[in-house]
Amino acid sequence: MAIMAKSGHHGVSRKVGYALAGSDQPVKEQRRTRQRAAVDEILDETADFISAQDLHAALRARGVGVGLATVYRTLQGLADDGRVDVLRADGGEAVYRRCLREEHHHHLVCRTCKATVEIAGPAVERWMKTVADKHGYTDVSHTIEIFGTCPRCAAA
Amino acid sequence: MAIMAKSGHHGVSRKVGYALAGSDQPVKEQRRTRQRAAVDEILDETADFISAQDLHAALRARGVGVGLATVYRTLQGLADDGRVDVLRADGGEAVYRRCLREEHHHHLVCRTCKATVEIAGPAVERWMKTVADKHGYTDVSHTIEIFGTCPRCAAA
DNA sequence: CCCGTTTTGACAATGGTTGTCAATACAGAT
DNA sequence: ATCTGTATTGACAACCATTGTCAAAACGGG
Repeated sequence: MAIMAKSGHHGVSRKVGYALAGSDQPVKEQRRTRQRAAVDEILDETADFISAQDLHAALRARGVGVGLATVYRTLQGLADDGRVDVLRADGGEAVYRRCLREEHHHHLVCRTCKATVEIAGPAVERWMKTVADKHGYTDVSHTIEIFGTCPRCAAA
Repeated sequence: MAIMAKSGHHGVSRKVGYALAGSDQPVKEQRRTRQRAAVDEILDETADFISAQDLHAALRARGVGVGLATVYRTLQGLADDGRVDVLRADGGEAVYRRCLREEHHHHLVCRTCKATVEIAGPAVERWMKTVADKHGYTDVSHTIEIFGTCPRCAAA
């Protein structure tokens, strides 16, 4: 999967962030504009997560003129509508990817070398739901982060 | 100074990103200084994740003078040494927390009013451990945050 | 085609984080 | 305890992603 940092605008290498788009509110974007269509197009053609800046650059490289602020606004709107997943790359910049309603997973990350293992935990998902229900909470979403030292680093 | 649920999570769910400390070199901090000790102290007394800015403010409030840049550098050093866990809060700011081996409670937070319910989940703790073991990861720690709409807000 | 409303874009403003560099505080040796 | 080479500090500027502003332009229903 690898989202890991592209451009390290910040010196030391930092880590990956993970987050899902969520919620379910109806629509928000109301008008179909050339700019929004353009952003959508790039998103369609891009499998990986892409930052607003990079998306903007991609548009520009393609000869399509769209203001940077507009790209930000569009992406944000899509995120609020749950149409794109958002996560934070190393430097803390937000990166977006068209939402693949696939089942989500969590990560077990090595504190030292950043080696990551994807984890699916249906049991946990269920437990969460149970807990939420017990307290009357609805519309639940969650985040799980597991830190550890991978076997290789533990050996060293 | 609770970080996680703080700002953000307005209406539509945004998310929290996570990130881990990295690097691989042995130790890095070489000298023990008044400033580093102070940062360490705050970290010891703070159970939740705290941002560099907030930590700096805490020091100042305590009458301990430490430069903001120093706080950043110290925290970064600790992160590189794997002595603190780092993750990204909503706004993209980095938040740090002394790495704990065991964690005992999690939070079920209302997206709207921030009402929080503390949750103990021995079953999940066990599951985490199992997963970590299966992949050979040791010295594991984790964070779980559950977001939802509390019954009162759901009614409104 | 008209018109009220939404969107856009260029640019200023924010805010977290890192870079700079002279002054200062460590720690080991003397 | 004093000396001294070097790691560290701090004040402040520099960066950079992101958001706010607001007049001008684009939508789209009537």
